[in-house]
Amino acid sequence: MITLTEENYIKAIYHLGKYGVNNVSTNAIAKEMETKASSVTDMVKKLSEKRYVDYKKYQGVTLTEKGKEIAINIVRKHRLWEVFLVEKLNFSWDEVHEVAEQLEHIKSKKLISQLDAFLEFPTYDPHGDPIPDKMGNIKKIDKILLSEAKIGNDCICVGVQDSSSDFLKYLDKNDIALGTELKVCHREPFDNSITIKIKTKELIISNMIANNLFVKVS
Amino acid sequence: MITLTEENYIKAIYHLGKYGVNNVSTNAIAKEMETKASSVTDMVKKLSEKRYVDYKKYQGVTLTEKGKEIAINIVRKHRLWEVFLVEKLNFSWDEVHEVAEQLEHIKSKKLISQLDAFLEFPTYDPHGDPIPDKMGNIKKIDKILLSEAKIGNDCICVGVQDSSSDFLKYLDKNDIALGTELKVCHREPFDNSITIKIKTKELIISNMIANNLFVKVS
DNA sequence: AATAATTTTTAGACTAATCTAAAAATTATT
DNA sequence: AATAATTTTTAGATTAGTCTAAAAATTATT
Ligand SMILES: [Mn+2]
Ligand SMILES: [Mn+2]
Ligand SMILES: [Mn+2]
Ligand SMILES: [Mn+2]
Repeated sequence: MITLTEENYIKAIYHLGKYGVNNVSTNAIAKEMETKASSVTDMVKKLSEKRYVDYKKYQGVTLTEKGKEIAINIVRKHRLWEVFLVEKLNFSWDEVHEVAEQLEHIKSKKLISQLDAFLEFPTYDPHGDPIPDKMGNIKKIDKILLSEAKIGNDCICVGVQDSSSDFLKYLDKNDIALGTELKVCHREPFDNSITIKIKTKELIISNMIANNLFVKVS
Repeated sequence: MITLTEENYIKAIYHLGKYGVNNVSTNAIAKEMETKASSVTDMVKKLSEKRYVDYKKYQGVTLTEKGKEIAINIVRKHRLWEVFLVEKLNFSWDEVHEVAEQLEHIKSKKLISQLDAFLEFPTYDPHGDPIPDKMGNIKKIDKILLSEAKIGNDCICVGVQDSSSDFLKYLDKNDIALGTELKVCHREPFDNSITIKIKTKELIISNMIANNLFVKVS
C-alpha cells in the first residue's frame, strides 16, 4: 500500500524532473514539499526500497517506471477533479487547486473512469495543462511563454505557468482567459515589459507576467 | 485541526449513540472501528481533551455539541457523495459506500455547498438515509422494519438497515428497490419468514431480510 | 591542491496512531 | 458478600513522518 505522503513525494519528484532534470536533488524536493532536507532523505530511502525511485546517496533520485506511472495517475486525477470543480460546481480557476490536492488521493479506479466519462473526456484542465489519458499518455502542445513571442505576433492564450491565486486573479481582472486572443505590440528594452492588444484595448504587462503565460502563435 | 482518524472515531461514536445510547462503551467503539480497546482508550482521551466528547474513566463517552456537529457534517458529506456517485457517475447503490468513506473527509465548505446545489438539494441518500442540511437538521420519517409490518399491510420500501453489498445485491436480484410497493401476505410462525407480493409476483423472504428493510405502511 | 561553502546524510528526539500483555475496575454469578 | 468473568485502562513497544543539530560528502573558490 502507498501512503498519501508517499504519493505527494512521488508527485513532487515527477514535477521537478519533468523538464529534463533526471536527478532530482534532496533540497529541491524539500523546497517543493515545504519540509526539511533530512525528512526528504528518510522518505527517499523508503521510496527507493519500495522501488518507486532510483536513489544513490548524494546523487539525488529519479522515478522508476512504477513511480512514473503513479505520478501520472495522480496528475490525471488532480486535473480531472479541477475540470469537475470548474465545469460542474462553478468554482473559478483560482479556487480549484487546493481542493484538487485532496481529491487526487481518493482511491477508486471506477470513480476516475466514470468522472472522466461524465466530463466527456477532457484533454486540458482549467489552467491549460494536459490531462493524461487512462494509459498515461500525455498530449503535448507547442506553447511558448508570452515573453518569448515576437513583436507583431498574433497569439492565443493556452495556459499558465504559475497557477497561484494572485496571478490568476490578475488575469481575470484584465480579461485574460484561456482562449483569449492577443497581439504583441511593443517590448520595452529597459524592463522587458510588453504592450499587448486584446481586441481594441491596449495593456502593458510586466516581464514577470509574460513569463507565466503560455500562448500559441497563430 | 482535526485528523482523519479523529473524524472516524467521532462518526463511530455518533452512529453508536444514535439510538438512545448515551454512554458509548470502549468495546463498542473498538468493534465499530475494527481496532483494539486500548487504542480506543487512548483516542477517547484525546477527543476528550479536545472537547469533542465527555468522558469519565470506565463510564464510556458521549459526544459534546461540538462533537455532534462534526459528526453530522461528516454524515452529510458522506451521503451527498453517495448521491453524486449514483446519480451522476452511474454507480450502483452497493458500490458507493467505500468511496464515500474516503470522500467524506475532503475539507472544503464550498465544495459541499456547491455539490449540494448541483445535486438539487437531495434529502435522502441511495439507501434511504436522510441527508442533514447545512444547519445540521435531519428530517425524520416514520419508517418501520418490514419484519414489524402486519399481514395485509400495503407497504413502500424506503430504506435499508444494513447496506452491505451482499444485502443490496439480493434486493437488486429480487427487483426490490427504494420506492417499490409490496403487500405483506403471510407470516410463517416457524421461522418468521414472510410472503410478500410485488405487483403480481409472490416472494418468500427470510426474517433476516425483513429485519433489514425499512418500509412505510401506506 | 587546499580551503570554504553548500548540500546531504546521520543521530537522536518527538507526535499520532496503533499493538500486546498485564493491572485495575466494574459487573455478573454464586 | 465473596468470587468469577468481563471490560477498561495502563505500561511499554512499534511504525510513519517529522524535526534539530551535528557529521560527512560534494562542489565552488581561491
Ligand atoms: Mn492544480
Ligand atoms: Mn491545474
Ligand atoms: Mn454509506
Ligand atoms: Mn448511505
